Formats: sequence, C-alpha cells, structure tokens
Amino acid sequence: MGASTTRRPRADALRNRKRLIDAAVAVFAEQGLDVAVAAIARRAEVGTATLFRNFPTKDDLIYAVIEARVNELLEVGERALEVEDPGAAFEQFLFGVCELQVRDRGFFEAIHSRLIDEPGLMECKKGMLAIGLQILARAQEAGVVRADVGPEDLGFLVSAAASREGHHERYLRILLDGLRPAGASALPS
Amino acid sequence: MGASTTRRPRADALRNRKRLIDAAVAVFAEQGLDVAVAAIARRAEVGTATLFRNFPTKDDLIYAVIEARVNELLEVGERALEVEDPGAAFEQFLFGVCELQVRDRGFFEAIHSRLIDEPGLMECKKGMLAIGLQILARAQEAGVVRADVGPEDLGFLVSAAASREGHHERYLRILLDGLRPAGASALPS
DNA sequence: AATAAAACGGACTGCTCACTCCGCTTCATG
DNA sequence: CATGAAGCGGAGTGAGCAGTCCGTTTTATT
Repeated sequence: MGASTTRRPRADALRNRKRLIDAAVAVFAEQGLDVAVAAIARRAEVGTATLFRNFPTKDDLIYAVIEARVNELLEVGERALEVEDPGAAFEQFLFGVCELQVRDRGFFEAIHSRLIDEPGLMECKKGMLAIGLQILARAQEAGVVRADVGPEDLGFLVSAAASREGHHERYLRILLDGLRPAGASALPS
Repeated sequence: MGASTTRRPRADALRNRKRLIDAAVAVFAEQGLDVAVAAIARRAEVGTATLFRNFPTKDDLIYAVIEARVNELLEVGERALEVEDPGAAFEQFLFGVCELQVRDRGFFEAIHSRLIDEPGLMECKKGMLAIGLQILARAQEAGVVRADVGPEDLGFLVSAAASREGHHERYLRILLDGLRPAGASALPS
C-alpha cells in the first residue's frame, strides 16, 4: 500500500472510449435518445460489453453526450459575450443554441425529458443557466429584452423554434419580437 | 342479398368500446403515448383481446383518441369565431388550444411525432388547419397579426408555450407579442 | 327456454432492448 | 520474449410490450 502502483491505462481502452462517445454523439443526434445502445456499439465498432464497461447504464452514456453538448453551448455563449451590442449578443446566442438543437435531436429530447433534472446533469444545467443569465441580464439592462423572463425560459422558448426543421429562423424571429419590451422596436435587419 | 339481415350490435360490445375510448383518452392524457395498451385495457376493465378487436393496432386507438381531441379543438375554434374582435378571437383560440395541450400529454406528443402525418389522421389535420386558417385570416386582415405566418405554424408555436407546465400563459403572451405586426401595439390587457 | 352467433378475457407468442457472463485476446511491464 | 492482468466481443438473460389464440360466457333471436 505504499507509493502509486497504478498502471498506465491501456491504449485500446482509451481509444474505444473515445470511439463510443463519438458514436453516441452522432447516433443520438441523428436518431434521438430512443435508439438501441447496440446501434451505438456497432457504429463504434465495439462490443456491447465494452460499451457497458465504460457506461454502466444507458443514462450514463446520455449524460456523457449531454456534457459534451453543454460544452459546445458554453462556447456559443462565450462567443456571444464578446459581441459589444447586448441585443445583438442575445440574438446571436439564441440563434446558436437553436441551431445546436435543430442539429441534435438527442439534445433536444434530453432538454424536454425528465433526464435534465437528474442529479448527474445538475452541473451541466447550472452551467447552461449561468451563461444564459449573463447574456440575458446584459440585454435586459440595455432595455432590448423584456424584464419578465429568466434564463430557464430560454431553453423552452428556443426549443419551440427548433421544433420544426427548416423554419427555425423564422420562428426565432417571431420569438425575438415577442421578447422585446413593449414599445421597443425591432433592430434593423 | 335480400333485405337487411344485419343484426343489432350487442349492447356489451358498444359499452366496452366506449369504455375503451374513455380510458384511452384519460391514460394517454396523463401518461403520454408510450404507455402499454394493457394499462388502458385495465383502466377500461376489459381484456386486451377486446381492445384489439376494436382497435387492431395501438395506432388505431391513438387515431380514435386524436379524433376526439380534434373535435374539441374545432369547438374551441367555433367559439372563438363568435367573438367579434378578430384580435381577441385569435387570442382566445390560441389560449384554448394551448390549454388543451397542457392537459393532454398524448395530444401534445402526437402533434410532434410522425403520427400526425399518417394517412389515418389526414382528415383531422385538415380540419385543424381549416379552423386555424379562418381565425388567422381574420386577424391578419384586421392587421393585428403579422402576415408571414400560416395555420401550420400555429400548432408548433403553441406547443412551445404548452411545453412548460405552469408557465404556458406567460409564454403565450410572449408569443402573441411576437406574432403582432411590427409597430402594432399590444391590446390593453 | 333453446340456440348459435358474437363477444369476452387472459394466457401465450414473438420480438426488442438494456444489461451480464465468460472464454478468449491484447497490452504494459520485467 | 514471457506473463498475467486488463480489456475484449458476442452469445445469453430477463423484462416489457404489441398483438394472437382459443375455451368460455353473454347476447339477440325464435
């Protein structure tokens, strides 16, 4: 029980774990969360046992994928925060989030299912809310977004826009108009 | 080939069919479309064979329930059409549809799934679009709703509002603001 | 009341899916 | 290299579900 007698992790194990996450990201995005895990293992060119050794339950795999997506979301948020005009930043953020959801059916479903409230994803949820809050607060202070919305609303409202493929930009524009304070006029497009 | 030799349908058969539809309406509304058909048969106090004799597949049962819901929807629409002010009629219609969706998870899911495009429900869909079109057209002519939306958009947009329990009124208000033509002011609440 | 058609219920079938078991392979280490 | 532990794949297991079969009961009719 002396010094660290831990071996270096095997190269193939590391490679397979990465393949699994990549496959899961792709398959969940394309087919939604209801696909069989076997499809993911097949896509990763790996046995199902290897999948379950890395992710003991299907939910664990979903968590890993959502975490990856949330990181993308945070990047979208950070990029939006660099925009000087608070209204434009807000708009860019919503468009970014919306496009992520349009492309990723799994992410969309996860946000609407009970999964998002599971303890395993609480950190992710907090991160999403924090970045949304920053961008929203700036826009509200600048008077370009109504005051009676919070960051929790953003996910639901944007999902709406993302729910019809090919129409999400139009829906988002309608939503943005609705989010303006009464009397404020639309930005010049 | 002579006169009508058709017997009168049996009383118990009629009764059971009604019980099944009632049970299905309730269970789909509460639990969504993913519940086992056995749960519906149990609620109706009927064997599963009786269920499948009336509705050969689960989808057939869903169709029957959706049809019932669409009839409620048409009533909501007709009531809204009686309102003189086109803007108020539109608003009342959206609120009515939204409340229906909030209370009926099955209906909500059906609208978002591939089911709604199945041939068995085409009639229903047409009916929904027709009533939406009437109310929408009046509101657009009166200049209280932007011209670049159609009746197909209404379902998606309203579903958005219905997606968070306890917040649908607030979301609907935001949506209604977004649906106003640029420059039009909100109605006095 | 007698009868036969119609309807009934619930055990059963076949399928899919999440998850496990175990004999075999591959890697890190001396 | 030799070796044994870590990792591997895929057949197997059990649960849950849509849909079927069939012996029994209920109904309308004479």
